[in-house]
Amino acid sequence: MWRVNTLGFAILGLLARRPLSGYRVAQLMREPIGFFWNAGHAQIHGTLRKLVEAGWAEYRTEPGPGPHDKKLYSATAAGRAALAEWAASPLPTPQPHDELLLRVYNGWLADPDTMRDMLTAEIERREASLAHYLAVQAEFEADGTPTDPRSTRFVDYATVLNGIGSERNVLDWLRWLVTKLRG
Amino acid sequence: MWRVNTLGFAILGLLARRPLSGYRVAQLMREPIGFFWNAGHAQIHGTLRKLVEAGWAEYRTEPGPGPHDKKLYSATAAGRAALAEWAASPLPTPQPHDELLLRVYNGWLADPDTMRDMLTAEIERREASLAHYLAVQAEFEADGTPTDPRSTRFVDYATVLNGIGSERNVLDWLRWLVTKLRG
DNA sequence: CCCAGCATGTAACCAGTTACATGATTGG
DNA sequence: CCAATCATGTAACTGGTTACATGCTGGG
Repeated sequence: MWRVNTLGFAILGLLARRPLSGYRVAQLMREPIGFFWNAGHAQIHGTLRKLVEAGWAEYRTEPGPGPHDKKLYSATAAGRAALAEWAASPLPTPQPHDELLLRVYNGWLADPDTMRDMLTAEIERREASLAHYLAVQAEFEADGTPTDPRSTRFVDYATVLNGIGSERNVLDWLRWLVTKLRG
Repeated sequence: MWRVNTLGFAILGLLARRPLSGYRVAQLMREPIGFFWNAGHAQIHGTLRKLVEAGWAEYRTEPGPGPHDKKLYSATAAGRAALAEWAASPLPTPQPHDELLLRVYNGWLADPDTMRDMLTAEIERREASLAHYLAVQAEFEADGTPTDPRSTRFVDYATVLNGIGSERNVLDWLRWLVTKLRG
């Protein structure tokens, strides 16, 4: 039988909240959880099929639109139990792939002006992303700061706070770097 | 001809500093640059072969030990030029894969005590990593804080500062999360 | 004598990306 | 009428991991 991988759990985590079509899963993989996990629709459809085979998800068919039937997936009780266990199990040692740091590591060879332009563009990208997270945080807090760690509201809020912290942190570092590049 | 991928540039970045065997490249992919890029030896040997085919690296053969000759790789002038250009070129939008955040996102389903244990273990791992970065930083600053952005010392120092900042940032967040889980 | 470190390579597999293929509905 | 959105799927490929395979040297 198939060994469920991290993407399987990422998808199952969405299905555990509400039933979704594969198309909607792909959308959510861009917008809310895409900030920390990410996949294309081709990979998602295959993984959904495997989740059903494993008995962790099920679907009911609805007609159209288009040449294929729409499939509304949801997590089974077994799927939820497996997800709950996985969420709290020990983390494997991460295998980082940070292209920004790799660029900086090799930046001693590059033209400082071009390098500074690249970093400035990155600062702008991340400022926009920070502004977005701050808006989401404000929305949460307007409805009362979440406190119950067993609610989806709380974990959503926690991931937003993480985003705010890490964007602020890289922004500080990038701004420091840019000043060093200006001689 | 082969389109050089990010791993190719990661390896080339090591070869641009000093000639290395494939084995040594694999070692460095664990210890210093493994903190932001990472690959196994099987992938490295194949990529080295492709870099040579592309004219961006070359090697001279030295005997043994073992059944194969040792190959000492170094970056060619063309390789260095390509690397310098790549380092300052615009970054593609990153596709994050952060398993810690995925665990937290699904943590509302899990037992808070088990969840807290997992996060505590993560705090310990990252405290050790932070202590290591701080020791490296102290060593750098003992020899005089690097300032020239066109030196390898400066870029090495910059990546260490990034490590310190991001570890401190997640540690703050993890400690906040753990207190919320203690209700 | 055994183990750790040095050293390179292949094969099979799993994960992820890109391109191709199809087609209804809704709003401008 | 056209474009965007909803909707699912396959095929070919590239990237990355795990397991297998070999064998020397030096230290305990």
